[in-house]
Amino acid sequence: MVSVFDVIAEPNRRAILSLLVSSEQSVRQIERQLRMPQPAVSKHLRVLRDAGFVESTVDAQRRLYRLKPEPLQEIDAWLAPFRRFWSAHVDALERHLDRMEQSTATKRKATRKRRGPNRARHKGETK
Amino acid sequence: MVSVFDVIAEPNRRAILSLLVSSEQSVRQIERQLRMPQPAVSKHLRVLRDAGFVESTVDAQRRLYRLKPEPLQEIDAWLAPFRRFWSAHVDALERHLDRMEQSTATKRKATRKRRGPNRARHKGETK
DNA sequence: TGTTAATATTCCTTGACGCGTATATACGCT
DNA sequence: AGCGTATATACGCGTCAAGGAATATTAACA
Repeated sequence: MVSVFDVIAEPNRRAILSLLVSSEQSVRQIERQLRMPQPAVSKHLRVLRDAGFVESTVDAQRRLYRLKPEPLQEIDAWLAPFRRFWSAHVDALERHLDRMEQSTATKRKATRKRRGPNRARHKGETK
Repeated sequence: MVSVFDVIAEPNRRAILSLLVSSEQSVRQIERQLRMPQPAVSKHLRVLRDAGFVESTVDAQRRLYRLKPEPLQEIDAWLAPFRRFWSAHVDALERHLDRMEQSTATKRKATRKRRGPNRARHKGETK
């Protein structure tokens, strides 16, 4: 398992993380809430712990697992540039929609071709 | 390919997305900047488009690919509860660190056991 | 029309990962 | 000591996706 993104690609692991966001849980508790075989839970927790998403505390025979923020923050950080991108494009989208509702005659998506905005500044553009 | 998380699990796809955040790009441009064989680029773009991460515009023989915000926003939305979690724990961490620097004698992490906070309210805790 | 450039698609192989089953380890309790 | 419970690990299997190489498609242009 190489990156934090691989770790959260697995649906069951995301489910486990979502469970832990409320409070720490034992393996058994996770097992029951997610209706998942115990070895599966343990294995996913192993992956999560190796990647730093969770840490465990020994409580008798139980292990209590709790969230650690760092890897999720890493993902959050990766998203940052894109967040800037889409907030910068909300108004552009609005302008686009404005233009659309006055030229509704064009078929667009049907033929999946030529879709106007912000292309005019390119160099060649043959044809 | 099932979820947006699977899509961004692939490093090359993340690289492509990061490229597109600045401006739209042709396949060739992506191919050169990422030093990646052309079929690979096309295949990853196919996955990205099917998942709604990008859309393409035909420009002569070229196809210009650009970002679409929705899937990334979906990921951002999934992160929201965790963001609340870790911001709620920043101050708890600070208190924790305060406690640490006045009891630096204990070895803690070395034996990977019994690690204090918010456990006192549990029932058994035998030993 | 033939050629070249840009992009997409297909086929094959390989490796990784998740799952299920079985087993191991550790602890508490009687 | 023996048993039950909680958790972890090992092993074999099936699947699926990424990579590489070859080929197909489309458009421009001479």
